[in-house]
Amino acid sequence: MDSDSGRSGDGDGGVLKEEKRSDDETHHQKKETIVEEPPIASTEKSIETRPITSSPKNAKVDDQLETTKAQMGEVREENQRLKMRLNKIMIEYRALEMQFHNMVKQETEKNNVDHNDDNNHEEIMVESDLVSLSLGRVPSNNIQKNEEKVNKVSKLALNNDDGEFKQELALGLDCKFETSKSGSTTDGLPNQNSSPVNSCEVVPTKDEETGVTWPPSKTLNNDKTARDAAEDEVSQQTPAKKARVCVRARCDTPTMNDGCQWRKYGQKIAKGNPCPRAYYRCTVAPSCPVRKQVQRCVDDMSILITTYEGTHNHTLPLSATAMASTTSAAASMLLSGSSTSHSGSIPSSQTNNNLHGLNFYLPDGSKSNQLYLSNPALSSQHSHPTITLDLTTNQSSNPSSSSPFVRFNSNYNNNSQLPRYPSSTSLSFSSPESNTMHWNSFLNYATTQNQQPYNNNRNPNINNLNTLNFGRQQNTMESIYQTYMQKNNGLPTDSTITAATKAITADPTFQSALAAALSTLIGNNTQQQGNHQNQTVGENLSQKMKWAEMFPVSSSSLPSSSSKVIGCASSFLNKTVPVNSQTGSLMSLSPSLPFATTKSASASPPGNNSDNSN
DNA sequence: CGAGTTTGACCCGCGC
DNA sequence: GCGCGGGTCAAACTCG
Repeated sequence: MDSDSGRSGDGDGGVLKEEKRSDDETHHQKKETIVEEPPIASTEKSIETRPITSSPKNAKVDDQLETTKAQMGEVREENQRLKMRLNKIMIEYRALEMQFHNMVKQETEKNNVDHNDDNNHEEIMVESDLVSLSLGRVPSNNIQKNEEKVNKVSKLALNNDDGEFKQELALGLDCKFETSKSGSTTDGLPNQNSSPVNSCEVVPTKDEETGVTWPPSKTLNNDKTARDAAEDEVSQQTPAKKARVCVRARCDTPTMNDGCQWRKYGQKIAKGNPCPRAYYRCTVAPSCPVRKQVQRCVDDMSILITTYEGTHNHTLPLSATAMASTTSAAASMLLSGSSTSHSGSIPSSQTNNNLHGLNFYLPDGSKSNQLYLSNPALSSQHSHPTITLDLTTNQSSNPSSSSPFVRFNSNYNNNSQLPRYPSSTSLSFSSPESNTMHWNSFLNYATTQNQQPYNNNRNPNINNLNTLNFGRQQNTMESIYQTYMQKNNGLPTDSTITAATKAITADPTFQSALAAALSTLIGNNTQQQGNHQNQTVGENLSQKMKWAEMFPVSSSSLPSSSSKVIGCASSFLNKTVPVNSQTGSLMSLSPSLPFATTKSASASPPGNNSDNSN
């Protein structure tokens, strides 16, 4: 598996380190750029000192000089910004550290006082929570070890000035939590040990997700019916608590055409929604465990909510691979991302930075507490970790200027204090402050990168393009930082959420999916460009290097040739890539295909492709 | 006639 | 323990 290959080597810690490294590299590169530029500048200056002639050649040189100067200035500014950011991160990190220590202290005291004897289980849970704030991977059956881990983590954090490390810690939180839970419920999972560095060695998560290490004896019920046995069989491929990928899209047709064949096996009127919920089962393969639920949004009947559950255990039609890989990757990311969720106290400025320019926000800031996400396995059996891809925003109102942005909602119902259907913890590829660059815009940019330079835009953020901004402008970071500082004063802010989103999006699977989506476009574009490819090799290489920076894990999967891309492409891009349907990993590249109904009406009624164009 | 849909019944987990 | 609600089953029905 892609994600495993990326994770198993280093674990999340490794990933984060890699991320950090890439960050540092980015920083370093900028410095290098600065270092490298003076000679150029000096050369230009030497040219400048020459008598200016009116020849076109000199005019060209002058233009170059001006351009170079401007670029130098931009790079210097960027360097200054990075320095400022680093300082802020340091400050934020220290504040967080203090908060964390206080929390640990308070909770420990509280537990010692309130839960001496009779609430051992609860104590363990609380400890798990606490430990989850430090690092995952330590079985909860040893609280002392957990506390040691906390201390260890704290020390590690103390020894690391980079706020990224804080993020690393955070990324390991729920993984640990999950492991603890798993250990408590299943007497330990065989794979739960991992290298100490791998804060997000999500093997337990992965095992849960794939069900590989869940022998039937470990399932809850002993009285197995044939149906249960089937469920067990299913559980061999899907997690005990299957992750769900919810796709919200405006769709006039009863179902969304995702290219797969579905058979409706039930319909139910769900409470609170007059629209019936339809249950579909994948019929491509008889034993395919994938199911989906289709329901209209109660608030907006034009929005079709399609929830996918499970992973296909068969090869998919080309038209279905995009959605399948997207959902698979999203689900995989979600479960592994559950291990990356954290207390959400990550400096927001990092978000801007470490999300590789991705901009995320949570519409429901009031629910930021949900970012204390823990293992979905802790949740009730009916609660499923859900990731929502929201394709509805700004789609219908202004199609010309808007494009669907992808919102990731991560639902964890494990918190008993939360409502049964808590508002989602949402991640969105869009900035509320600036819609300057939407998802499609970015993708368009990505696809056009090989065609033409973005020289029409002198915006540093774009000129420096390799820093790809998803609808975020530079100054936004400042405001978020301020909000974060407010949080440090006790007020939860969006920075909490963005921090968690960072953790999730830092997950290699997510990155893989994202990179796949992007590289799919690039790949397709490259294919389409054909002859232009050779002309833009340098650009491609440069871009790929940047991709590698931006998606450290997935970038390793990025092929050297644009003709192959990762298969986790989003279906919403109308690009399909054959994938191993179970892993969502790339197998080969196929021409882009729109979602095509294979035959069954259940697959989707004709005209559903409008979903994608919405 | 086979595949898919409809729909009431049933199962199961959760909260009170 | 009971009711509620989500999810699934399966017989009846529809359609090509």
